[in-house]
Amino acid sequence: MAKRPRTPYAVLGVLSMGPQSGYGIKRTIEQSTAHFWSESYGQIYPVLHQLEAEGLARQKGAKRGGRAAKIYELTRAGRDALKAWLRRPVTPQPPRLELLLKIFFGRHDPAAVRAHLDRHRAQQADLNRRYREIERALLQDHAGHADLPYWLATLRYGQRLTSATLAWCDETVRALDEAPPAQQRSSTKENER
Amino acid sequence: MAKRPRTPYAVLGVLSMGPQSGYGIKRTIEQSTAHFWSESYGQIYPVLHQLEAEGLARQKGAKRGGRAAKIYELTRAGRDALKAWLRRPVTPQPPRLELLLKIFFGRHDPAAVRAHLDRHRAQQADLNRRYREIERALLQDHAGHADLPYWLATLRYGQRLTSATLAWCDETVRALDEAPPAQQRSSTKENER
DNA sequence: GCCTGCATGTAAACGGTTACATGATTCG
DNA sequence: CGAATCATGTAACCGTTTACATGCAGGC
Repeated sequence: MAKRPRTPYAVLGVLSMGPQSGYGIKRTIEQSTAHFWSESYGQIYPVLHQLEAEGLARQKGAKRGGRAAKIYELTRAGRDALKAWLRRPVTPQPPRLELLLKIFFGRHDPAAVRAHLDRHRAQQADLNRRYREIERALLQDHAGHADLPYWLATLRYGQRLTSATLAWCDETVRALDEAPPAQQRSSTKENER
Repeated sequence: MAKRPRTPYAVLGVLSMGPQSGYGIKRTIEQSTAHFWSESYGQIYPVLHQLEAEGLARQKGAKRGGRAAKIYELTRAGRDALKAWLRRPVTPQPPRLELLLKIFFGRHDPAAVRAHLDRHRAQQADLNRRYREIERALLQDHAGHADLPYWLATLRYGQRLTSATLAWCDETVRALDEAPPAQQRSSTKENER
């Protein structure tokens, strides 16, 4: 069971918001879904050709302003493919969180753990602030937009997660401060050497 | 700037808990870090050879019971490499969350969004329950273990995150129920056709 | 005799990022 | 004229997963 690519659907999705060039698709993704989805040109351009070959998108003409841009739009089949994907259940992918891996083995260097926690807290606080700004901008510029409730939902996800992470950082710093710092005997088997 | 592999450090880390075979390393990872880190045999065995070639791990002998197992242990250099990695700051990798991508484009099928939310909620509730069990087992079997505070920290991370996700699911279901369901005019440019 | 668990390993495919090559237009 | 921006595209590389091949030992 091979993992199948989701990039085509991301592209289809952006195209469903209106005709776009490959370059524009990249820009749109960067400006809207960046905190939970990103794509590179190395993916977008080949996928665009592939989508065209499959009849899911077609070239609509070119636009000027800088180099000539190929503008793509969804076909009927493309819209159907997007909707079919939208209904398909998501298979959860176990993440790989290097931070947690370092903390898991953190007993070898408690000071390093503390540094990771501090850095992570700062990063997440930053992210949280950025989310708040995005929220303000979204509410202001797109009030009444039919997509807004869905866009807001993804934003709230980020907010909930960063807030929880902040609380976790604080809790963990506290817990590790209180925990007996020196070496203790293992209550299980003695594996250390 | 190429992304450098972290698998060697995961292996080094497991080895720091005691000598292991490749098979055992896989089992250990599955039983302890599975919810934030996983490895496949296709990674572990080559990495073990590579680690040996670099002098970071060495074969300690073989064990019987089924097929003969090659037991590896850390060298002094291996322990140093692990500690150096432990201190290195984590570069945050933007995740790819298919769920959020589907919700972002969810206006095309509000019912599908609701289904995703329900499924996700159930999965996260399940995970949360599993975490609680793990916590009980950890507290019981490893009380006083020097690694325990760090292991618990990674567990709390999972608990905080699933709890936040649960709250987000509920909030989002509510918000989308209340939001005007029918099509509305866009307050920005009219991109729909 | 067969299944299960323990165990090692490799080849191929795959998704994805990075780096590079190229080129047109507009503006200071 | 040069820089920035808009724009398309590809080749190489990389980490990772999946599938497959192989084989020993113990218990039913």
